[in-house]
Amino acid sequence: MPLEFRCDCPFTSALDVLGDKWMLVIVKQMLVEGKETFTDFTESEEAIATNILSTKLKLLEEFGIILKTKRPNNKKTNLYLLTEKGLALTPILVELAIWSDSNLREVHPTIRDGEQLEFLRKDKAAFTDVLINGYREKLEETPTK
Amino acid sequence: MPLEFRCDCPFTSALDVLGDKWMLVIVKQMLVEGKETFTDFTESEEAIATNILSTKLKLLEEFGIILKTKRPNNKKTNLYLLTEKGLALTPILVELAIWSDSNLREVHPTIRDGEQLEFLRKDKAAFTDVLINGYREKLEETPTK
DNA sequence: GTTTATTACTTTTAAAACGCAAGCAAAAAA
DNA sequence: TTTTTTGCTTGCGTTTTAAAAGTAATAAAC
Repeated sequence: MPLEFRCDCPFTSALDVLGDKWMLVIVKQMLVEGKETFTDFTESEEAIATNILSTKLKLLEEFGIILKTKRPNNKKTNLYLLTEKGLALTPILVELAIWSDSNLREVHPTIRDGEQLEFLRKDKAAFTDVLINGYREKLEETPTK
Repeated sequence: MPLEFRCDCPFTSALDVLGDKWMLVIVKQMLVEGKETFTDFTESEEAIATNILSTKLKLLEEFGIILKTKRPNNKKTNLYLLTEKGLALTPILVELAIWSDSNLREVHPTIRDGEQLEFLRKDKAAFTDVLINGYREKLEETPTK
């Protein structure tokens, strides 16, 4: 099913792809939490339903944001990995977290705080780099078929 | 209706509020296109339905992202204006546009290009500042009830 | 070979989005 | 002052999307 773009606006077009409850959450789980298999995702605290997970993984793959592969020694478990196009979403995720941190605590007091957030507040660019480079290293250490 | 947050993750919580087809599009229309009345929004190229617009404006107001007011001399037309919390969304919108610009053109060739995008590519921080300061000036020139 | 776990798809049910049109109050026009 | 237009808001029926649960396929373990 070919996605329909609402118009030619770059802002809106990004939201045509990413503007829903799950797409960026899945990317976050891969980038920040190191999730990479189907069950990894189903065990997340966000508790995504398996059918929706299936659909969204397919969509992400279609857009070239993730890549579906396997480990050389395991023919069963699929591996889902971020592509460069997916890694390029990091700044968006970072800005979302910053906005939450400073604007959502009054309506959501139990929102997480700690070392990571402190680092993010102190040096956004470094935080972004750590995420991206950390993931790139992981990719190099991951043999795929 | 009180919004349910899925969990305590700052990334996910931002998406609980903003992760849908419309919330950030409406903010963009205000920030980038200067829209401020109900009919302004309905006349947008994204063509939002009136009932959804009504719902989303109410939601945005509930979260303190926008503010609903009137001009002193007009009791009919509502004015919708971004608050500081809303203006703080600018970096997110900017990152979305950057990602579109460099990752969406292959699947969406007619995506807009031009002076604005060139400026954005050249100096992201300056682009962001222009948007925010431009909107702040407009606010000062706008007398409200 | 049989069992079990993992992954993915399908079906069913519920919620949200949408298009359309009616309703209402304020403002502008006649 | 009456009428018409403007600016929203609301309600209803349809379509789309999400959630829950159950089914199928595959491969690993026994």
